[in-house]
Amino acid sequence: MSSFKGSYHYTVDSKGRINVPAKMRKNLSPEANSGFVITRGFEPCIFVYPNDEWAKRETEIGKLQQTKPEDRFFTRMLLQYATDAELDGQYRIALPKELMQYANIKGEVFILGAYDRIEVWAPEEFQKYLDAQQKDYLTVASTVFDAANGE
Amino acid sequence: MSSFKGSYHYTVDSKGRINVPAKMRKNLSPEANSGFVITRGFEPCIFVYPNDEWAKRETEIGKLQQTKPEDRFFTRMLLQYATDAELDGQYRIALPKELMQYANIKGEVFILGAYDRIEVWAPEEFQKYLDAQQKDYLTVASTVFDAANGE
DNA sequence: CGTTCGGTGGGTAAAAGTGGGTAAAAATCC
DNA sequence: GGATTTTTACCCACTTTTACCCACCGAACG
Repeated sequence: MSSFKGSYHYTVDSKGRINVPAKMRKNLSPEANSGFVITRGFEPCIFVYPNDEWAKRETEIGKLQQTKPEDRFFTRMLLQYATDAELDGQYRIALPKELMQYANIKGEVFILGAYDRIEVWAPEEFQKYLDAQQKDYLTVASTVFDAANGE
Repeated sequence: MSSFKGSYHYTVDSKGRINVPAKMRKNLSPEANSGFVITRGFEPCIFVYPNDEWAKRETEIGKLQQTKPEDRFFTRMLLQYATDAELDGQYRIALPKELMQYANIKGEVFILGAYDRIEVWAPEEFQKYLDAQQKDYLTVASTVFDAANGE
């Protein structure tokens, strides 16, 4: 099971490629087999799922009730923009142009490990996202860490 | 289960490495396997969790529902600053540059055993922290010990 | 008084991140 | 359908960072 963590400031080259951080590569399950599914994030960012994690998302989608409007919306958001991608010889993946546009990504990216997926943000967009939040690191961390100690 | 205690005044070398105190190494669980997760502290300091302790936090993160905006925010906050680290042949770990900056660590560190984690402070920052506390040690201690005695 | 252990320093080979040329493949256009 | 352009994939090259190794010194210990 992959569990991605950490954040990195990397560059996007002229061909729209980004390096997958070495530490994240080490967390890939062997069954993911260096294959990914890239799709649109819920926020203005790009989600990158290794194949094995994506398989779980598809299972979840299968359980949704397609008669419900919100379930149909969720399904479309995830599937409409989904594309397969593979690492090249230098451990990079190419980001689809439409998604780069959607996420407002130009020359630099903020790569974020988010448990079951890797997120790719334009640095400014991530900052905007943070600014829009009411809670800060201390609040969030306290809640979850207390739970880890059985409280 | 690891239980770290004690405090040490050590140096950070030019490559950003610190020695993990020998007494703390002896307290490591075998299942931690000399692996750590380094992350941001609540105060301006660095938290170092052995793998087995970090796993508890990660279990809590796994319970979050990634379809909920707030849970996604929690996930991002908690994982953004976390990175894996391993002891080198001399029982040292490398501190990430960003966290050193956050904790204001230059050439020397104050290493503190804090039960389930190891804390790394800039000596001046720890002093500042102490000075800023309204309650003195005796007040805190009596509160905690009284609670432990069920009063 | 030699030997081990714990802390510190640093050289060097390997890995990681970045850039770009070129040929195959795909899409587009007479 | 065939030619042209665009896109994609694969390869090679360079620079920086990291990891691994060896080495030193002082303190503790037998």
